Amino acid sequence: MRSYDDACGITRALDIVGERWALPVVRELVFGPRRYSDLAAALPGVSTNILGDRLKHLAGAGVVRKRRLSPPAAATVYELTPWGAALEPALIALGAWAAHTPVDLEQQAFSPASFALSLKTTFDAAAARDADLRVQFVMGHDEFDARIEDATFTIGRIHDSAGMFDAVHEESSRAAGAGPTRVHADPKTLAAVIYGGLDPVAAVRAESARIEGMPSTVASFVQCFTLPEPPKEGSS
Amino acid sequence: MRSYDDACGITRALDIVGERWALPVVRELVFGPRRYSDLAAALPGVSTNILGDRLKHLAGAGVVRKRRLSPPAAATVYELTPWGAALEPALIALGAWAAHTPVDLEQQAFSPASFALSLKTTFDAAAARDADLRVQFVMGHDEFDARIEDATFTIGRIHDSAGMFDAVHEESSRAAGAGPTRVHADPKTLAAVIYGGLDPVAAVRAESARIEGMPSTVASFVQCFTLPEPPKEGSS
DNA sequence: CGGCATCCGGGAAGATACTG
DNA sequence: CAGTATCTTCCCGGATGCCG
Repeated sequence: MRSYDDACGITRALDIVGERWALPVVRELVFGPRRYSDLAAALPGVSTNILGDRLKHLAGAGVVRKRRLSPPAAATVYELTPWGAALEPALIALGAWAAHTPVDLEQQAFSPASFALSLKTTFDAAAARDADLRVQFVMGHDEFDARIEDATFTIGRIHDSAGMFDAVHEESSRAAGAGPTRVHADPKTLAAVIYGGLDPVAAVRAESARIEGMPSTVASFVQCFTLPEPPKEGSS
Repeated sequence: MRSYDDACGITRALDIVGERWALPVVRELVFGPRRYSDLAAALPGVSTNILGDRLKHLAGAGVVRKRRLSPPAAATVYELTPWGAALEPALIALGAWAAHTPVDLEQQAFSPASFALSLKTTFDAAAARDADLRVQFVMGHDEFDARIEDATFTIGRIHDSAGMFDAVHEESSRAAGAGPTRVHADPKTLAAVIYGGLDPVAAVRAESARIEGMPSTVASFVQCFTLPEPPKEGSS
């Protein structure tokens, strides 16, 4: 294993998570355990051997942990250890730094976890000062619950294993007008709505999104996220 | 140039600074411009072609800028652009994350910039609540000025080009008892003092350090920096 | 089908030597 | 001092195959 052999904290961090695909894998695990095939699907560029290598190395370093779920759902999942989860501020900082670099949503990948993390990096507490909102995002099989409250933002994955009861429960709640507003769309469409100024109602008309609940809630939600200013090229 | 082809901010950041040695180079530039040979000396593990490649790529990406100094000091230096300087929070976050990983000061490199950055990541505002201190660190030709004031910490490189006047000025000030306390030692010794509990006075006796000014100031300074707790291996 | 291990080509990283 | 050129090594990436 190649090391920087440097006592600096940054290089020691890079010795562990500096290999190619290591941090993208961590990104996919930030919101909870994922199966091998989930990771492969969310990271279409990584080949299977590299994914296996990274998971093995990260597990050996104590960043990631492999866990076998109990019998009913006999799957093996990977999850962050507490120390691995502590990488989130570094991920946020890196994401915020690159916020203004060019994006090609047509050709590039964009996973649900990437979208959820991007909300964390672009949340504008000032713009959300008086907001009290709850929106759920449904991206294929990935569901996230986002809340804006007291000028703070939280988002988490909705646990869908054995979720039949929940689904029925939520469905009936919404029918009664009590459930959260839910937006069904793929991550790229959601990014276009939040960051590209795409009108959510227009996205619904184009059938690239579906909204259960109040579109006005979605519109208010969008206002709470702003991309940072690109740096002007003055002197250092 | 190899890309993750992912619209996520993290992967876009890694497309730019994810290559090997890119972030260590940025680390060395955080406190101001450095010459090619300065970088090579501070990063003993990097070979000259890689260093050249990285500087070229980082310059092309707008992270780093190459500048030729005016005639008297006819040197070419590399410096961070404003956008490159904005990487500092990410560096701090990474360094903080790796703070508890094992270190071998005997065999590993440790540059003056690494030491200065480590102070930024381990500053304990609570411990420094009532402190008002100024200490200068002299590590070979690298000099840093550190201040603790109003529970905030600042550190910067002391510009030594054409610094003869300053040197004389500061020397006479200290003779009058007005100059800041200065600690002469190499970065590893300073790390042992700050993080390893090495008594500064003992270091002076062992002739691995020299203190101009008040040793008690150094002792107070040390108290303002603490390593974070290692994470306990509980559940995620 | 999920979870890898294996094989191999291309390309980045590393060491060294050399030049303006 | 500030790099470039060359060569070697090893990691990455893609395809394929194995195995529960």
